[in-house]
Amino acid sequence: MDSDASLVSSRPSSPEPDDLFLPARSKSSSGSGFTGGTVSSSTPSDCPPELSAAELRGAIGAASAHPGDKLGGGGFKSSSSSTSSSTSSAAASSTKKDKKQMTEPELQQLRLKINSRERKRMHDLNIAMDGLREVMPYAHGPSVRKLSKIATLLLARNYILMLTNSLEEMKRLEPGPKAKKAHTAALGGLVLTKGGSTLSGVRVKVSDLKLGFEVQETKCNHFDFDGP
DNA sequence: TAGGCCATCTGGTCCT
DNA sequence: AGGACCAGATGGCCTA
Repeated sequence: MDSDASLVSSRPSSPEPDDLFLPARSKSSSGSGFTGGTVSSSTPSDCPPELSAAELRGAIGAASAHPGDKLGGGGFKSSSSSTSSSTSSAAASSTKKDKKQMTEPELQQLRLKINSRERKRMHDLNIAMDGLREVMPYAHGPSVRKLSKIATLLLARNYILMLTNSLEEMKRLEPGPKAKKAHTAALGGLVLTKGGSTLSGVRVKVSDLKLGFEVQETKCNHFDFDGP
C-alpha cells in the first residue's frame, strides 16, 4: 500500500501541537525543556529561513533528485501509476494537443504524468521535513516514533524563537572571550549574511544553551541565495 | 470504533 | 505551454 507506511507506523509519542506552541519568547530564557543532544547544522535543512521559492526549489531539486521513480513501485492503490515515468515522453507529446482533441488513453497518460510529478513533489517535501526533524532537539531512534508534520513545524518554530531569545540574551551579557566566540559562531549559523553566498555552520549543545554552551565549528553545506 | 496522520489523486491557479 | 503549487477529497493504517 502506502510506500511510506512503514515510516508512519513508527509514529512518535508526539506532543500535542498545543503543547509545542509554547510562548517561546517568555520561556526561552529559562532554559527550556528540550532534551535533545547536539544539533548539527551541516545538513541542507539548515538553510536560511528566507530563501525564495525559486531558490528553495533549486536546492531541493539538487538535493533530492530521484534517480528513477521509485514511487511507481511503491505499491500505491493506483495500479497504473507504476507506468507513469516510463510513459512520460508520450504524455508530454500528447499534452501539446488540445485536451479536447486528446483520446482517452492520451488523457490517461497525461494524468499519470501529472500524478507522478505531484508524488515526487510531496516526497521532496517529506524529505525536507525529515531533514527538519533531524535537527530538532527531540529524541531520535528506532524505538521513538517520528514527530508528526504539524508537531515538527510547531516545534521548529519554538526552537527558532528559543534560539533567537538566547542570542539576544547573550548580546546583553558582557562578552568575555568564550562568550564572544560562542556568540559569533551562533550568529554565523543563524543569521544570514547580507548579500552573502554561504553560511557557516555551528554545532550547539542545546542543553547548554543557557549556561554558556559549547560551540564547535563544523563543515556546512553551501547555500546560494540572494541577499536582500 | 473513532480520530489522527498520512499518501495519493485531482482540478484549479499561478509562475516561468 | 508546461511545471509548480495548492487545497479538497478519498481511503488506508495505527492507536487509544
